[in-house]
Amino acid sequence: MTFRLYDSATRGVRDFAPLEEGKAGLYLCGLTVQSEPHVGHVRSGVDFDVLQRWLRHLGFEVTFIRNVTDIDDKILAKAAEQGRPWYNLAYEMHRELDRAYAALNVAPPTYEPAATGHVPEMVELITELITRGHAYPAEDGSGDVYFDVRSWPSYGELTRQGIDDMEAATDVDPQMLAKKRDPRDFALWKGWKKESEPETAAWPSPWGPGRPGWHIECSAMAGKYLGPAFDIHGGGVDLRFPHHENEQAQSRAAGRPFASYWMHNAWITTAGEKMSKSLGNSLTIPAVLETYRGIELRFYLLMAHYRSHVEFSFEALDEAAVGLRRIENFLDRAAVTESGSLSQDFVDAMNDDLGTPAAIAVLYDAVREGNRLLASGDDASTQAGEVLAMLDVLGLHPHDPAWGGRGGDDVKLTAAVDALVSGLLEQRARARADKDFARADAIRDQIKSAGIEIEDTPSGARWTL
RNA sequence: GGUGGGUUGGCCGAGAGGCGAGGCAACGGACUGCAAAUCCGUGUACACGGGUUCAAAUCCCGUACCCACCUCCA
Repeated sequence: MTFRLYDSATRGVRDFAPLEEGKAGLYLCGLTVQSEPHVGHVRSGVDFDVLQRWLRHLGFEVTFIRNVTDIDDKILAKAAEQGRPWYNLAYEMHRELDRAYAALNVAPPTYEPAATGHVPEMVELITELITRGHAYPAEDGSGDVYFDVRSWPSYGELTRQGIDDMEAATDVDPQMLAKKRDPRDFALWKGWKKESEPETAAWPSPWGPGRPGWHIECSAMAGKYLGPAFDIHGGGVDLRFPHHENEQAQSRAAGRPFASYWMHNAWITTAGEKMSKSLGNSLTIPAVLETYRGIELRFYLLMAHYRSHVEFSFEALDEAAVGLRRIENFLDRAAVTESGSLSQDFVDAMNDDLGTPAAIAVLYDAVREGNRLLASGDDASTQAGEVLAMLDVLGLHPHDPAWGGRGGDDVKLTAAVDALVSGLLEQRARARADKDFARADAIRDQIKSAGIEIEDTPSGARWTL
């Protein structure tokens, strides 16, 4: 079976056929760096990371571009609120996002372009659109440039919407409406508003100083780094319209074929609500990582298929953490560090539109089989190697340096604790040999009160945090 | 109004015409001095009402409820 991917443009699973044999070009709409990233924000990053890893595993040479939107209305508004320069806010939040991705073992993309660094490319694209008659500068001298939706007959093709079926744009600002030929026309370029916007947020252009509209950056950057046509474009479902629809319209109207496949991940909600609206801070990545390890959060996210809506709950995250621990325990006991090969079932699951839940089921099967062998004193290195290989593809390899030691533990600290605990374990072993179980249990309780679990195995006691 | 998605056992979560994904929890058993860990066993779940079929959680029709997008949103 070859790799099959659900394409939201055609609303069906299709065999992945790259434009160029052996190569895959990916573009993911990254975040607008305006606040600390929360669990929902990070899902597209994790899902695309898995996609990227899987394509590499399949032998593709992957070029993965994930942008950062570092200038927009919200950033400007928030920075003004906080009384600091917008670029300072954007840069700080960008670093915060980098930390979040790193904590979840989301590998850096091939390149992470920022909107502000690509104004010339956007100006070039807008100029091309004006030349072709698909865009026009507003006549009021504001310096705004709009995409002419009516001039592009296939506008709406990505989301299967007819222009006239769309709800009338609720642009409350009648001034804004007056500038547009059609209410659905969207801004490619926003003229600088001297009275309310800092000069630092304006770049020179043929239409006067201003800043880019939201959609144009992705078209410009995807074009620059992946070429006029590329393989997969992704983002959250909410981006399908208007963002992706507009990206596609403006790119195609400029003569660029654009993406072959559209991949959209579903939402993560809390209490049935979008995360942005509810509990803005408790689900922020730094906050979650105070209680959970990054590997646990990542595992939790991958237990659901990327196209399935997830109702976030700490109970479910706890369950995932417990399940993951079982896998890690097996690996510890099998004492194997070499990755083996992937089973066909796992490969099939991943090839079927990145079926991570099915893939994880295969993984658990291997763990159970391995444990069974271990229990009967047999060698389980084949299973352990298989498990490691599977975890590796999912970005969950426990020994990955990304987790900082063993899944987040500190190596030196582990050694120190080991030295202390093993002394106590010796005393306990002696007590047990003397059948002084009261004393043996007292030692165990003492160790346990420090948060360390003891388990007796045929080869002696071992401890885990 | 338009477009798309959803409703699966105590919980999480796959599947998408026949053979009970998987995980967590629970209960029983094995192992253990007792535990822990591990293994074995135990569940007749697919919103509701019709229909198609030898066979439907999966297809069709209808109903209910939920959600997303159409405005900044991962």
